[in-house]
Amino acid sequence: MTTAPPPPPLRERKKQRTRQALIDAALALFAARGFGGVTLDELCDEVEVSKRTFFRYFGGKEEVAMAPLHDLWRAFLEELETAPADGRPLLELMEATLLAALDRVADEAWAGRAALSFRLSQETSSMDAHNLHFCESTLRSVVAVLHRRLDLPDDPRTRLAGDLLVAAWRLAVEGWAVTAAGAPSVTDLAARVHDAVAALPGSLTLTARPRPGVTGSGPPGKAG
Amino acid sequence: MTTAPPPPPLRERKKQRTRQALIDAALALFAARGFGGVTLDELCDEVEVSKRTFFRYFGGKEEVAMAPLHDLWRAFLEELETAPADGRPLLELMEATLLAALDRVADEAWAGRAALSFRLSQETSSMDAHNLHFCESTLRSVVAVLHRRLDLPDDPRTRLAGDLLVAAWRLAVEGWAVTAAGAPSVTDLAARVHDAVAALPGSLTLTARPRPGVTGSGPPGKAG
DNA sequence: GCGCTTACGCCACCGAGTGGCATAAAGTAG
DNA sequence: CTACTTTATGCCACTCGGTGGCGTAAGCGC
Repeated sequence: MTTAPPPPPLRERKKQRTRQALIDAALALFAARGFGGVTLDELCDEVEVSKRTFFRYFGGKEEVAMAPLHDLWRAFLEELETAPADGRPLLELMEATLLAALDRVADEAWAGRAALSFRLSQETSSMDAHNLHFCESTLRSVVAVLHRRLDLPDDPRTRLAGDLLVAAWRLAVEGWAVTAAGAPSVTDLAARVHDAVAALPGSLTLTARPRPGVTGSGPPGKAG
Repeated sequence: MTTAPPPPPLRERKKQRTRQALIDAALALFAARGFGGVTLDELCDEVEVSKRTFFRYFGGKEEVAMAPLHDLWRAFLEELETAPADGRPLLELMEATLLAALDRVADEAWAGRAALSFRLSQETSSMDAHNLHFCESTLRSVVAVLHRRLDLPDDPRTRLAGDLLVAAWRLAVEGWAVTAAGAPSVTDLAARVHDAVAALPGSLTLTARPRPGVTGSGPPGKAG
């Protein structure tokens, strides 16, 4: 019987509550006064937790602010373990898996937090750097899983495909986080991810003629 | 007579010497004891410069270590201003421009420093994060220049193409920095960049069958 | 030589992040 | 309910990256 509601070691609940409290408080404070305008001491004071404890939950100031995005990628990695691997192109597989992960972890509250996280990361270089690094390092695990589950050649195209997904993801979220300032919708985000991935082939072959009359450098005088 | 060697404001020379001394000392120290094993005070002491002065040259500890790579991208941006923009695909244009920038800034000494920088960044998350962020932020300028000089649509494919280039670049340097530990050759790097860009289309369509016998979840029990 | 600008050094300070140790709370056995 | 173990937390002191302010010396034009 799975009816026995798994008694999550009462202890563990407090930890998760503390963790979530830190995330929520951090996002609220950062949104109000900016990432750099809030000290860890303030944040810890708000949640009534010692700074020492904060660092037992998060690796740094940036990490707590990026937690929602991190959770999604963790889910992505999990989904990847069980994703059906028929003969689809890798990129398609990864897109579908990402969408599945999104569907699993993303409720309405998540959407709000995630959009806020991303907006914050756009105005805070250390957060953006942290985020990029996290994606890239997660990508390593992704490639590892892929190689374990699939019969892939050793060439670097697998890794490249992962970078493509990350690029599309970032593009999608960037648009989403802006427009979704008021009411971020997970459905909208999913659609944007799909569109961004679909735009990838076109970006490879995109060709443009030089602007009429503009041959070299110099002020372009506001493209008409 | 252009033989009059342009007297660079004697003042400026000292600045550039100090800057380069900081870079060289930093790379040497980091290579010897690791990024985290060297304090700024030590570095400044080595170059006989005050810590205050260090921060007038570099934005942080990571920046001095990534200087060689940064210089290349700065050159890339400059080259992009005058790059011939015939009807080639964007990606091809960017690749050629990157190669041109490489040819301009990269001498033998640069190759050694750059390879060291990149190797360092691979074992130091804060450096890698910084590097990624720098690429991404440079990419913004690249897209801006492209839109100014070329008649490009407003859709996000331009940006995507830039991300593709960055992905290929990172892949190329990654391989190069490892093998070129002893004798990093610029020619080799250029070839790797070309190969990586050439591999992009294939990564889009890369397809793989599931591993024979591995169908879904469950501990793979050490695939053997 | 004499001012003017510019870069530098010094010092004091803030805030992020870490290690060590004592302690209180959760869980376990009697 | 008590006693004992485990583990998360709090507190404290400390290191180090990074910044602001101000005095001063080194270019540099006159």
